[in-house]
Amino acid sequence: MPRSAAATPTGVDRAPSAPSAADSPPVAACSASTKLVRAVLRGLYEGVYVPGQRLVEPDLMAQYGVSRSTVRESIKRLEADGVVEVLPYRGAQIRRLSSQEARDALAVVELCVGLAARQAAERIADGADRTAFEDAWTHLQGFQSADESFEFVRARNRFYQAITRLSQNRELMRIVPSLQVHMIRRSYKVAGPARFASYKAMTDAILAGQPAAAEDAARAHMRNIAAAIAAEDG
Amino acid sequence: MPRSAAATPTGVDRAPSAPSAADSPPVAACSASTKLVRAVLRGLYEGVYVPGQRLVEPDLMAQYGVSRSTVRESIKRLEADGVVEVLPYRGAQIRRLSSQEARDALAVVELCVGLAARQAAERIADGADRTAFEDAWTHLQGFQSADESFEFVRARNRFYQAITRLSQNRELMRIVPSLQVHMIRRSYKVAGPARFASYKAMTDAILAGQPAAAEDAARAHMRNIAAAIAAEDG
DNA sequence: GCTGGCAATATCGTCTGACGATTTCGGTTG
DNA sequence: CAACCGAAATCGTCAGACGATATTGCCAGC
Repeated sequence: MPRSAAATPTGVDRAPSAPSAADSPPVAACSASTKLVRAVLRGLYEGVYVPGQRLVEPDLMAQYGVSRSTVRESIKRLEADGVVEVLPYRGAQIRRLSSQEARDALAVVELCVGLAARQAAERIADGADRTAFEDAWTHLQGFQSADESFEFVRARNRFYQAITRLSQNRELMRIVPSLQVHMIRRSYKVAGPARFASYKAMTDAILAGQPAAAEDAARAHMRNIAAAIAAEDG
Repeated sequence: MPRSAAATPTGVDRAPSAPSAADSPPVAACSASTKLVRAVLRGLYEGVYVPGQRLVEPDLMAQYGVSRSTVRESIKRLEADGVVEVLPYRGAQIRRLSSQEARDALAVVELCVGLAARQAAERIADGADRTAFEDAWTHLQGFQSADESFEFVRARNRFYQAITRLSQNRELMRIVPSLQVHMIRRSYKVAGPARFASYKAMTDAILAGQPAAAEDAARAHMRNIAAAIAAEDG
């Protein structure tokens, strides 16, 4: 038995198989390494990859039918986004977040999303185009009653991305995506209706062009999530 | 004339030669791609690479004597740190920051360093080991009268890194280095003595274990830098 | 003379195969 | 049973190759 079995405290190791190696419609028309990154991310959402699991280059080559160059490039990107951590000569593994690390990450997210919401509201007040953000919000609302799913998480990411874009702060555009990753497998248990009230308060303040209210709403939302995590397994 | 001459608005293109391809004493004992990343960073400090300049893979291979795998891996890391931006089929170039982008970046840095300073002060109050941070501060003070140099910038980075480590917030440890990069070629003109007073206020508050004061001092410092940049070329 | 199209070139994205370095695992020995 | 040692697994890097894409320079036509 090669590189398997209980390499980690939780006994997590390789996945039995790849999750949808060939993605269906919307995930085409981009480079192979990008597709691999998205496939791994999707696998994360779907539970095929769990924290602590190792990503072994030969396995990924076989599962996704790409060369080692592509695999290594994808792993580098996943590392940059904080999805995996790479140890020299020991490969990559899905990053494991302790509840303390999750709270730390949320503290940073709170600041960054708060800033994004504030600046987005400022741009709205300046007369910036609001349609993209409104679309993202409408789309997110479609999942109000649905289960936590890959599609919901994507809608949520797009919602935050729309806020960040609206803020026109390129540094936030660079950083926020790497922060969202931590919210994939956390905050499952946050009450659905209450959460959407939170989103709505944020959205209303931004669209009303009220920077202070938007920042407050965004930060309150993140604090709620942090509190939920702390209550769940802190 | 291949890929040269005025590929960018400022007419910036390839460098004539590499800056110290073989680094002297302290920068050894690590992977080739890490060395290349540091070499490029050093070149940035030294002005060998300037914003907008293209990083062409064959050139880097020749200048640093490494293979394309290593070059590409290094470029990916530089991209993740926001040092270069990569366009599909058009290679990487040193990121060019408009004064607006610099202000945006500083706004994010202000929040993150503020959080780091606050949490660092909390850890000090909890009795955490302060020697590493004190060492970094002592080392930074050695450059109080010196010119802005590569060594000073390194000392400053270590100072911020020490604060971040002290905060024990792993998300900040991950993000702050990628934010520091933007401060390489900015804020040259910030008055030396005033700047050190700023550093001292931050340090004193952290070592005194006063979270609120530490955060305020850190954020005030960053706002001063942002104001200096705005005055310089805003 | 200038503009549009086309071929040549430069560069990138990816693939294949290889070798040494380092870690990890399993069996042997005292 | 612990320490040691060799084999396997895996990673870091190198070399060379091919098609894909962007850029450039040239030529024809207006």
